[in-house]
Amino acid sequence: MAGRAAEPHVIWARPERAGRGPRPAYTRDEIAAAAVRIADAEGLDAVSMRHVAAELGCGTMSLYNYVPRKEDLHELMVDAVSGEHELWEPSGDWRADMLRVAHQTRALMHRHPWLPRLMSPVYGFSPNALRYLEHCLACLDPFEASYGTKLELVAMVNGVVTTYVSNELATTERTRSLPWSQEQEDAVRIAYLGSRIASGAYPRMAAAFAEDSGPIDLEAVFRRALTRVLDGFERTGGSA
Amino acid sequence: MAGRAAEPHVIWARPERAGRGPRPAYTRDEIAAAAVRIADAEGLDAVSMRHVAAELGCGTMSLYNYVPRKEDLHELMVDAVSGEHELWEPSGDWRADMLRVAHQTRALMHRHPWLPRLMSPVYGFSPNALRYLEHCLACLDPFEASYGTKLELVAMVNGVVTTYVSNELATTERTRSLPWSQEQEDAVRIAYLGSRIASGAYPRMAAAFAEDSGPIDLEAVFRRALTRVLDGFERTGGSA
DNA sequence: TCCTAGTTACGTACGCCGTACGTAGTGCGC
DNA sequence: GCGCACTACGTACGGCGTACGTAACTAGGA
Repeated sequence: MAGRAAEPHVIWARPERAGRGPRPAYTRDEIAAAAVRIADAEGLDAVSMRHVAAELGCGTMSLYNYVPRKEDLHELMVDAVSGEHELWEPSGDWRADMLRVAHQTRALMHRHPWLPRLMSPVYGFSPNALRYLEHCLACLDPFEASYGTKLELVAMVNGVVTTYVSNELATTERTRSLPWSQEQEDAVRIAYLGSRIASGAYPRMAAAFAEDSGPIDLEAVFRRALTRVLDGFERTGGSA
Repeated sequence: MAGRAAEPHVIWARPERAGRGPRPAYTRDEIAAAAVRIADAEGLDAVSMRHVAAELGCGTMSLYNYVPRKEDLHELMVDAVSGEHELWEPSGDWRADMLRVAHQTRALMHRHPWLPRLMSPVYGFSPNALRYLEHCLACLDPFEASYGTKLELVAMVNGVVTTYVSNELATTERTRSLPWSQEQEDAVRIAYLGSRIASGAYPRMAAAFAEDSGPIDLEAVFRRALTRVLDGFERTGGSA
């Protein structure tokens, strides 16, 4: 029996091929791709060991030869889609590069709506995450600051992207596990909110809703948030 | 059978007492408190319908008279701890007030480490969330900007707090579901990271780790992040 | 005042889940 | 060519959310 579990491990430190027995039928990439396919199509909750095994065409328990725990499967998934990041030659304008990074990550998360839920610093050192991080640091070469500050900047940008995309996707993704439609859900919640606001107990909320500047442009909100964050770093500059 | 499920609803729009039958044995507050107690002590994953019912001292299915779906239980939990926010008379200095709000929320999340995982804009309109939001807007009265911008500011501050506390708690909370200790987990991951960096493939990461400015002060990192975000808003000011 | 309809309480059961364990077959390193 | 570490995978256990059915109860309308 291999490192079936029960003792600490990182999936990346496990060799894919163990030399001794019959050659494994699947690669880690194939397994990750199968899981990603399911998550994209049916949501993260549909990614069960049984389901992924079926997608691969093998018995459920065979999966455990490749992935000691379900969490490791999640780690494979995050790394797999992290590989979709396009890395370019830094332009010399770190602000522009960081904006480009952020927009790319946002697009990635829209392509894989389950990704925000799996975002964790714990997964931040997978192979593709390291490539991505190194690329961000390269983009920040022109930014005069310590590496500590640069890492804080990268963390902040990633955090803002994750937060905003989570919010953008919240109702849609939530509806997946509900027996009614998103429109119904939204309608009910907005009706309740309206009734609370009409109670007069929240005058500023009422004023905010009275402003009513038409439909919200989520991408514009996102862009403004990013701009402000980068402004905050530019002001502090290399200090701290 | 009551609105047992199957059609859209908001838990807050359901009357607690339905007039007709025997008087309910528990209040919503009692149920939320029981769930919160379990989550605090054993983690969010331990909050199952069976477990909460047992904590209350009733049969599992009786819970469904109060809470049509498990998700509604989560909503009750978030609202319950949101009630722990201390609201004060705005000081007139919106930056100071927002910092205070942020530090208080951070403390709240440290007290209830499962909270970041349940943070969702969908839950943002529960009774206590509305009180909190109204208070934030009151603190922002001296901030010259549209309510749209103010709401963006509140969202940003909340987002940053959630992100940073999530990161602070990540390894600790993760260990809860693992059969080994956090120290072992950390050691294994750091060893792997070290080996990757030693490979020379990530020169800037290597340089970043070489800086090694001693143990990280998480609270200081948090404070810096907040300061930068507020700076970003102060610069833009009322524009946009 | 009594009837009844809608409520509460809750046991049982179904179909999922992660995964421990045991067994059989396979092919590399010695 | 032998043995052993590996792969493959069926079975089974304990837990989950929750649909459904039944019995007890009580407030409203007659």
